[in-house]
Amino acid sequence: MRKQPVQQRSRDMVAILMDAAARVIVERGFDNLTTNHVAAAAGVSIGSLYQYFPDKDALVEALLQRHAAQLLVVVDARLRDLIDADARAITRGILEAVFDVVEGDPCRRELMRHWDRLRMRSSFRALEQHMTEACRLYLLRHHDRYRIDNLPAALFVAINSLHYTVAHYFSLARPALARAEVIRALGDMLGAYLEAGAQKQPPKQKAARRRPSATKRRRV
Amino acid sequence: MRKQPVQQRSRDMVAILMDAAARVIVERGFDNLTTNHVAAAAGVSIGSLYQYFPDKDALVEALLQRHAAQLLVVVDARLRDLIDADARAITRGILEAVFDVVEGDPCRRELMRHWDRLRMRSSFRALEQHMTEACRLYLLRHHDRYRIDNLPAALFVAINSLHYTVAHYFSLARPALARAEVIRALGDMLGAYLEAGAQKQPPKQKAARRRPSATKRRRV
DNA sequence: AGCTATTGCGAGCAGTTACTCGCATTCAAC
DNA sequence: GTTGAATGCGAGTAACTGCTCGCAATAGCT
Repeated sequence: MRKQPVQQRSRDMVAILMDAAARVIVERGFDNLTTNHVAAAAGVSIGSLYQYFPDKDALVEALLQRHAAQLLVVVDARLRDLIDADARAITRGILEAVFDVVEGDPCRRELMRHWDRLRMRSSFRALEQHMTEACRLYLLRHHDRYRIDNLPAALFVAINSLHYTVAHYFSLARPALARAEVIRALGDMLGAYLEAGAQKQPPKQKAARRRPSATKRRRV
Repeated sequence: MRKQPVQQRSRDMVAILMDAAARVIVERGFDNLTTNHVAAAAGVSIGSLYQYFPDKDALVEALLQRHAAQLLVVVDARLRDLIDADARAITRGILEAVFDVVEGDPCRRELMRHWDRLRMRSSFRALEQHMTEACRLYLLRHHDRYRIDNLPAALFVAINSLHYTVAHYFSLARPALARAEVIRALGDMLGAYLEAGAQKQPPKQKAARRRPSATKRRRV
């Protein structure tokens, strides 16, 4: 923010500009987001835009921060509810929440499509870091259930698989799969992966033979 | 190709231009690949470039096609060798091959980093389609070993998880993980996922009770 | 009303981009 | 050697980009 808005009209201006930016992203795509377009969409001069945002990046960052914050709140709430559920259930629960939030706003949808280009922005980095940390805490909390031999690698693979598969799903104009199918498959995959780690190294019990995970599944 | 090269020097020109394009991609990054840079790097006029490539996209497409073809050959060979291995082994084998090919050429590495932007190009679409099809055939061939209830969803999740996790790994300047760790984790994840499908529904045994949906699962 | 800081304006700049077109050079066939 | 086609050239164009700066309008205060 280049200048602190002190009067009401300038505070309105900031809101108008950010809303216009969101509209431009929806209508013309993130690739065609230009400051001139934003100013025009806002019915405002280009000079006014630069009065409150030092450059284009700052505008994008402000938008991102807003959306990341909303996503974080929802994901965190779901995470608390499901902190003791099994991996399959918690994955599904969080994905449901993410899909709800992202599908609720076409701008978020478009931003999600460009996850790879935005992930290095500070607000998205924070979001991703937060999610990775949450995932790590979940696994450590249930270290008796899931024995991961290489936690960093498992986290890397799991988080990236989730993020990008979902991001790519949103980028599809006419997806061949229903949202529920993707969520179910991702939940199954992560569940199987983490539980398999548990199988390979059962905690001090008699060695499980073929299907020990069935008895352990606790469903919320 | 705007004009068919009939003389030797024009055939050389095409090769020089493509090599120069690869060099520009390596030195300045895919984002800064411009036709002017390519012509300059080739020590050739910009007009000559447009004599053989109708536009910038055609040049990029030509490069992509070359690299995709090389990748395809290697992956296919590895696939044939491992067609009867288990999911974990075949995943690892193919990933090893992909890493070898991509790491062998910095240009391929840079292209891989921008997988998301290139995936919609025809040559990469063909590559991805081919891999998906290979994966489908593998699962159908071993349908007695792996019972996947929703094959399209499983393929979508598996392929995207692989592609993007690997692509993202390549985009890291200083990866915190060794290549072998990522390959191992991805192999474990896919192996566990596919084998879990088999476990949940052992062929012609007494039906499992939990999860009534198990009876509905069909779909090869 | 008068005054000052805040806010708003938009033509235009400097830089980049993909791409063109008229002309010069080279090749190959005769 | 002449000729016509193939090849090569690069200054230049048009469109777009992010962004500036001098000036006008307005708000809030006395």
